[in-house]
Amino acid sequence: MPASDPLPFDPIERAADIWASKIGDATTMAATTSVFRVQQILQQAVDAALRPHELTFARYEALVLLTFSRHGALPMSLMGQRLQLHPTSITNIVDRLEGAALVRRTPHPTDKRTTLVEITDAGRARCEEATAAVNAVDFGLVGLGADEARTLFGLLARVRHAAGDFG
Amino acid sequence: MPASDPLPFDPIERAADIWASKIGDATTMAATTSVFRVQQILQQAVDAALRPHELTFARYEALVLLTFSRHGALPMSLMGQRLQLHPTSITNIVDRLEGAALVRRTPHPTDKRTTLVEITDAGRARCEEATAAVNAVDFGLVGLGADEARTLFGLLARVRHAAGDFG
DNA sequence: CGGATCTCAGGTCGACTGATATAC
DNA sequence: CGTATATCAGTCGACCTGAGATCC
Repeated sequence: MPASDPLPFDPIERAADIWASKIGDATTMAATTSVFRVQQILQQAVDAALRPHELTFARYEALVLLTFSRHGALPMSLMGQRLQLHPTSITNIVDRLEGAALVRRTPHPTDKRTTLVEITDAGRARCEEATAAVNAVDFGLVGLGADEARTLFGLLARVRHAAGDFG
Repeated sequence: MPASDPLPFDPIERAADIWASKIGDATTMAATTSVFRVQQILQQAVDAALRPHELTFARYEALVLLTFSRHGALPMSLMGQRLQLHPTSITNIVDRLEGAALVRRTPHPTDKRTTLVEITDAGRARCEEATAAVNAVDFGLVGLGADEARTLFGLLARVRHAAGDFG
């Protein structure tokens, strides 16, 4: 296992202490670095849970979005907006999902520019399995109670809003 | 700019609402998804601020770590522990920094297995420029006051601790 | 010897740029 | 016409696996 032994101290807190003594206020730096590290922790946990189901988190999110839609089908551009992904990333993700027969491309009935992505029965089944898997590990979010998780969501929502994600 | 217009609603909150009505408690899912999205926002902001200085955030972090060390030099393995990076990632990062003459590899005086990474004068200068740049954009962490940023750090520290990052 | 340290080859993944065909 | 949609080609950064050389 390349997962090295845990440090006896918090490396981010230590960096923040030195930063505060040499540069100035370290609050923002510590928070940002923590987001990066926690993202990595969560990503690894979620990807590990999804690997047996041959899904990455990005592809899983796309599947979930489709199951949430009224007719199990959405235009690619709309998926890009909701998942906040680059158009070429959507193309790539749909390519992989279609290759696994979890999704199929169908023409849009009226607008011939757009292609609809429709989830298949196999896609719905895979999505259910995958949801059970990520729920079983609590999306990797360990150490927080429900209230704390809600607080975390609220704080991050403020950042997303201020950054212009939604209005 | 491929940065699409902001949605009129919070896409994560909407997904959480549907999740709650179809699957169950959505607290963890919403928090985890938010971490992913905010990480992306911060990464883009920080990388944009560092691009004129020809640094990525990972390489910048490595530089900062070296300036914080007593003699401006650290073993690669220790850098890996502190920055929580894979050995091959350290090799890659040091390769790039060394290619830009911001860092140099030197042999360890007693242990011939380990190689020390020493920051150069150019590296120190570049690090100062870069620090000014990321500070100028507050590391991309918009929308939060100092108290809120501290709360965020505290919550994320609990996750990192529970995940075994430090003890 | 076992274990640590570093490197290389090769692969995956997502993000991006730039260009293109097609359709509104 | 200009705009929108999706795709393709190619680059990049970060991460990982597996293998190997070197040294403690």
